[in-house]
Amino acid sequence: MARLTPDIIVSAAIEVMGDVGFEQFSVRKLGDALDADPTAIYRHFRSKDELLRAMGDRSLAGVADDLPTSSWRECVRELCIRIRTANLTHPALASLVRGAPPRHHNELQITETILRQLRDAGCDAELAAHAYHAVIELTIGSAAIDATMASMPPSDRDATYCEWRSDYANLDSTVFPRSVELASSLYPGTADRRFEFALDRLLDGLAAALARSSSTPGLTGRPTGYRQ
Amino acid sequence: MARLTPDIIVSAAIEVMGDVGFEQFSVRKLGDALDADPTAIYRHFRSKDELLRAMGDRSLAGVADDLPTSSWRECVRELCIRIRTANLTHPALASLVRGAPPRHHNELQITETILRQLRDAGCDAELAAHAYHAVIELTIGSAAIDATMASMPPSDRDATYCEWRSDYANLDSTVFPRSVELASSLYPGTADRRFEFALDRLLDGLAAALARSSSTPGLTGRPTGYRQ
DNA sequence: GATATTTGTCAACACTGTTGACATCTCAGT
DNA sequence: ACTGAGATGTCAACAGTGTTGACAAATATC
Repeated sequence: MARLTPDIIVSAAIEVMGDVGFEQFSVRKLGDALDADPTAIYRHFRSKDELLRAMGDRSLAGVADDLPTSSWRECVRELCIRIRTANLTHPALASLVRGAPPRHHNELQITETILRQLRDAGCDAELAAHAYHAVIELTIGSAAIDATMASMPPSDRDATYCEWRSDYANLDSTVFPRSVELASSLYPGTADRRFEFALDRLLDGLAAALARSSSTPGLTGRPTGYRQ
Repeated sequence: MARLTPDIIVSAAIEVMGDVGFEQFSVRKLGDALDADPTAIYRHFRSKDELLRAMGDRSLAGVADDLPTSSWRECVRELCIRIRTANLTHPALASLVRGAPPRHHNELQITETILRQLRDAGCDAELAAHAYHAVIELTIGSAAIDATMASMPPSDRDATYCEWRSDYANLDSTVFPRSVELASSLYPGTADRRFEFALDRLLDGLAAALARSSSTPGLTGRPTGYRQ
């Protein structure tokens, strides 16, 4: 009779998920890995979904530690990149792309960090909330999209990208001229770099909005004096 | 013996999916709706995955028609909003958030449209490709995140948002001061508006990058002369 | 040490996607 | 119009899934 705890289960679950992949991950396989009856897991988690959420939060451990303090941009940027990395190393989190808000500790820590940075930078409540949602949606969404690719070995991945490019190149160039023309430029660099580009442009836009709102309060948002 | 075609199957599948939701959608239920044996579907689609992709593409029909011609920004913006709407009305597409590139007709049309707009606006190949990936990742990702919420009736949805806000408000304010402070501002307006804000800020950033690259070619990207 | 609660085990239910064998239908070639 | 061939619908079955309820063993509480 093996003694189980949520922590032990989550650790084993993450390992199993790493071995067999998200699609093949099942409660029964987890039971085997734990040398316990699969249904014992239901004494610690109400459902597989709840377990997945816990796995997701676990993989975010430490993601908000020791962030750069130079500027809100650098801090938020680094945090988003770390969230993405965590998501991609542990594809469990891909399943976190289900409309639920952060409830677990690490998730809450992320929210708190971003909101604090934005507020301290001078965002009013409305802009801070909007900006928070914006960076999170891009980060989580991008990670979800890239998760399947990230879970394959680098060689396969490059081969797949290559294949996709040649698919585009072989399209009918009278119907899809730009796609054909730009085929070799698509899926440029690594997925990480593409994400960083998108994130940087979004942060550019947010910084501009912040600058606008603090110079002409009331136009883009409410005044920045926010002492309560 | 009912006569099936891919079109008929996809139509019925979208209806069934609308009724029972993504999670509960199954080949057997689709068979019932078609008054045919469930396995007959496998004569027209290699797998359930392939069917889901086809459903996704179907729901994107017409999404690239009659777009505004005033500017590349307006065009791309409107297109992204339509993609999102299509995604949310037919949550089938939420499943499209699997690392595969566009292959179906409507998907290709979207890629072509965005690339054309960016190229015509003066983006070089590299910037166009990056910008394309950026807006698509935000759009698809955001839709995937909001899909579950969008699939519930508006009253439930508002109730859920309200509940989330009060969850934040009830956090320990010594540990999560900003989250508590901003609780009432979180999940502001509709999810659509939040997306539009994020998209607009990203487009701001992309427009700035484009302006930079055309004034000082070679810094952000290659020169803009791209006749072949 | 007896009692109550938690936790692991087992069998089972109601599903799922998918396959192979068989039957039936549609249609081209004569 | 007949025939053979290929496409398509049907059926039974496989291997797997998440989850539940009844029972037993372990642990904690008094």
